[in-house]
Amino acid sequence: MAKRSEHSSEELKALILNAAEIIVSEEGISALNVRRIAREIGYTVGSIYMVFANMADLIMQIHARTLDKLAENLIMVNNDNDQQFLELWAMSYLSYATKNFNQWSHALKYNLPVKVEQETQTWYLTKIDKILFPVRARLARLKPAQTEEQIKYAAIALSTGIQGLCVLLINAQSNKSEIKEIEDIVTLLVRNFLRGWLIETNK
Amino acid sequence: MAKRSEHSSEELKALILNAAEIIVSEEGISALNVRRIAREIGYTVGSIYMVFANMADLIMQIHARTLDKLAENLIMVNNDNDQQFLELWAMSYLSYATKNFNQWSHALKYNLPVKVEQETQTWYLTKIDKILFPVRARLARLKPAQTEEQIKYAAIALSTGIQGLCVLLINAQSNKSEIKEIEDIVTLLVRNFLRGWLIETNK
DNA sequence: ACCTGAACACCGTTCAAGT
DNA sequence: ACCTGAACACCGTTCAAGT
Repeated sequence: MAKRSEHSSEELKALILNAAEIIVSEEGISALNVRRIAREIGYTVGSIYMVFANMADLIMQIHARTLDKLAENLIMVNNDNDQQFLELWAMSYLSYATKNFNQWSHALKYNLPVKVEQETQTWYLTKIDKILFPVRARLARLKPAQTEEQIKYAAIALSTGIQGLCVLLINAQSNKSEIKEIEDIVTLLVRNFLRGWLIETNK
Repeated sequence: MAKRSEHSSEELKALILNAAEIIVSEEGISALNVRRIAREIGYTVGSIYMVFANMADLIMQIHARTLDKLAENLIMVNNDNDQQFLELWAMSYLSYATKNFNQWSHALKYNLPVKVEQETQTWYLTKIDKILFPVRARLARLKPAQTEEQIKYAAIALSTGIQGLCVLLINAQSNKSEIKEIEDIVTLLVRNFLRGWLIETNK
C-alpha cells in the first residue's frame, strides 16, 4: 500500500497545504484535522508528520500563504493621490477579507499559538510588516514633518482599526447589512481619521 | 461518593463558572476542559452537564460575565466634555482588556460558535449594544444634525477601531512596547477620528 | 433527584513494522 | 527511504447504574 516516493517531499507538502486550505476555506478551521487531510490526499496520518512538525506548524504555513496572497492583492492598489490610495487600500483589504474570511480571520489574529518557535514569530511579523508598508509610506508622504515613530503609530492605529472593523462587519454581515454598508463604514473610519490626523497642528 | 444536593443547581452553576473563569484567566482558554473543571470543584464530569448544555454553552456564559463586568467598568467613566469622555472611555476599555486579556479577547471576538442558539445570539448582541451605548450617546450629542444611522456607523467605526487596536497592541506588548505607548496609539485613533468626524462639513 | 464514572466517538502524535 | 496504521493519551458527551 506504500507509495514509495510517488511524490517528492515538496510535492507532498504542497498537496497537504492545498487540501487543508480548501477544507478551511469551505468549512472553517474547526473542520480541519489530520485524519481528514490524510484521507483527502490519499495518504495516512503518519505521512503528514513527515513534512510538518505538528498541526500548529501546518496551520501557520496556511497563514503564511494567506498573508502572502493578501500582500499580492494589496500591491495592485495604485493611486497617485495618497488619501485616495489609502481608501482604496482599505477597500482592497476588505475585499480580500470578505472573499477569504475563513483563512484571513485566523491568519490576522496576531494571536500566535504559544507552541510556535521564535523563527516562526519572526517571519510572521515580517509578512505583516510587508502588508502594512504601503500604508506607512503614504502616511509619511502626507505628513513629512512627522518622525518615523509617529508614522508607525498612525499606521498601526489606522490599519488595525480597519482590521477590527472588517472582523466585526463581515461577521455581522449574515444578519442583513449589505456589502455596501460595510464599505461605507470602513471608508468613514479611514477618511475621518486621515482628516483629523492631517489637520492636527502640533503635538 | 455522591453529594446529594450539597449545592443547589444555581450554586453548582456558580461554582463551575468561577472555577472555569480562574482557569481561563490564569492559563488561557486552551487550558479549559470539563475534566479539569470537575476536578477543581470536586464533582465529576456528568454534573457539569446537569447545569450546562455543553462546553460551548459554558464558555458563552463566561463571556456573558465578562461583557457584564466590562460594562460595569465602563459605566464608571464620567466627564461632561464629550470628546474627553470618549478618550477616557477608550482608556477604560483598554485597561479592562489588558487586565482581563484571556477572557476579554475571546468574549469580544464577535465570532460566535455556530452551535449557539438564536436566543444566545440575541442576549450576546444586547450586551455588546449596552457596552457601546455611551459611545453612541456622546457622538449624537457632539453632532446633533446626524441621522441615527450615521451615529450608529460612527460608533461602530470608532469602537471596533479601538477594539482592533487593543487586540493587536496587547498581544504585541510582550515584545517591548510599554503600556504608555499603547495608550498613546489608542488615543491617537480616538482623537484624530473625532477631529476628522467633527470637522466634516457634509456628506 | 442528584450524581457517578465507565463507555463512546472523536482528537493529535508517535513509532515499530512493513515495503 | 518512504510510508503505514495500530497504539497512546487526550478530548467532549452520554447514560445506565448507584445512593
